[in-house]
Amino acid sequence: MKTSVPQKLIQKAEKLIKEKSLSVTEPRKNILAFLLKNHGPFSMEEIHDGLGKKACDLATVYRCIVQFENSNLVERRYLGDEILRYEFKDTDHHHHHIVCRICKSINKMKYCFISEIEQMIRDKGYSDITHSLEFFGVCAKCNEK
Amino acid sequence: MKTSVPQKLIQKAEKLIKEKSLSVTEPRKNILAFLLKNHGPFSMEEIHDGLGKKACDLATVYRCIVQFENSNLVERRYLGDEILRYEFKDTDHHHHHIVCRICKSINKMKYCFISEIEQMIRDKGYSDITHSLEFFGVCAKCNEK
DNA sequence: AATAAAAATGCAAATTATTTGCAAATATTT
DNA sequence: AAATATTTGCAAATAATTTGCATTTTTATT
Repeated sequence: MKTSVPQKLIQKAEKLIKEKSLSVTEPRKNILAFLLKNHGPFSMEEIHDGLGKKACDLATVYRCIVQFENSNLVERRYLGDEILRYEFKDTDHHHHHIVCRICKSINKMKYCFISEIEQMIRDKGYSDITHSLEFFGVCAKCNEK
Repeated sequence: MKTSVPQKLIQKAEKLIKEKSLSVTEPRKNILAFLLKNHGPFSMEEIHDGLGKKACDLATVYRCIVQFENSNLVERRYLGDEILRYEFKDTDHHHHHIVCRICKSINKMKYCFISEIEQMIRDKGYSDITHSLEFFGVCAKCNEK
C-alpha cells in the first residue's frame, strides 16, 4: 500500500479540501490523496504507514482524520474488532464491506439490502455470515428543541 | 441503572453460565444478571458501575465480558462513537438500535430490513438518518483450508 | 510580493483505555 | 474434605489517543 500517489489525485485532494474551506497543507493533501487512491478502510496507523517517506506525525494523522470526518470527507467504519478504520466518503457510492472472520480480508460491497446482500455474500463463497447494523439520527425530542 | 437484580435473574444467569461450561463465580453471575435485567448496550465502565456495591474489579469485568463474548452470551455493539458496548445476546430476538446523534439516547429496534426500518425510524420522529452496516463471514479461501 | 495574523505541525508529555503478572481466594473435581 | 484448577483483585505495564507549546506553514491583508 506504499505505492506513490499520482499527481492527479493530489490535485483532486486539494480541490476537495478547499471546497470544505479547510486550509490546504501537505499532510492533509497526502492523507486524503492516499485515501482517494486506496479503498481501505484503514486504521490511523495504516494511513500513517501508507504515507511512506512523506510521513507526517501520527498525531497529525489523528487530527486530520478528525477534521475530514467532521467535514464529511471521510467516514469511520467499525469492522468487528476494536479498531476504527477510515475511508474516503464517496457520497455517490454508498457501500458496505464483507470482512472475513479468519483472514480479515475486506471486500467492498455495493448493494444495501440485507437479504439480497447476504445471498450475494453466500454466492461469493462466504459462510457463517452475520452482520452489524446500527442507525443514527436526531430523535424527536432533540428535533423539538 | 443501579437497581438491584432479582434473585430469579441471578439464577437464570447461573444457568446460562453453566450451559456454556464456564465456572460459575460471583462476578460472572452478577455481570450477566445485570445484562439480563438491563437492555443496554453498555460500556465496560457502565457495567462496572451498574453492579454497584457488588462491584468486582474493572479488570474482572473486562475478563468476564470477553469470556461471554467468546461463548456467545454477549454481543458487542458499535454505536458510532469510539466506545464499544455490550449486551446480552438473545438469539431469539435479533435486533438493532437507533441512536440519537444529539442526546445519545439508545432505542431498541426489532426489525431488520433497511428501507422499512428507515421509514419506521422516521415515523418515530427521527430525522437525518444514517446507518452503519457491515457483514462478517468466513471467506471462500478460508473455507477451502 | 511582502508582511501580519491565523492555523497547523512536530515533538514530547499527559491522559485514558485495556491488558497482564502474580499471590490470594474461590470454584471444581476427586 | 482435600487436591487441583480456575478466577479474582490489585498494582503495574502496555497501547492508544489526546494535548501543550514552540516552530513552521498557510491564508489574509496590504
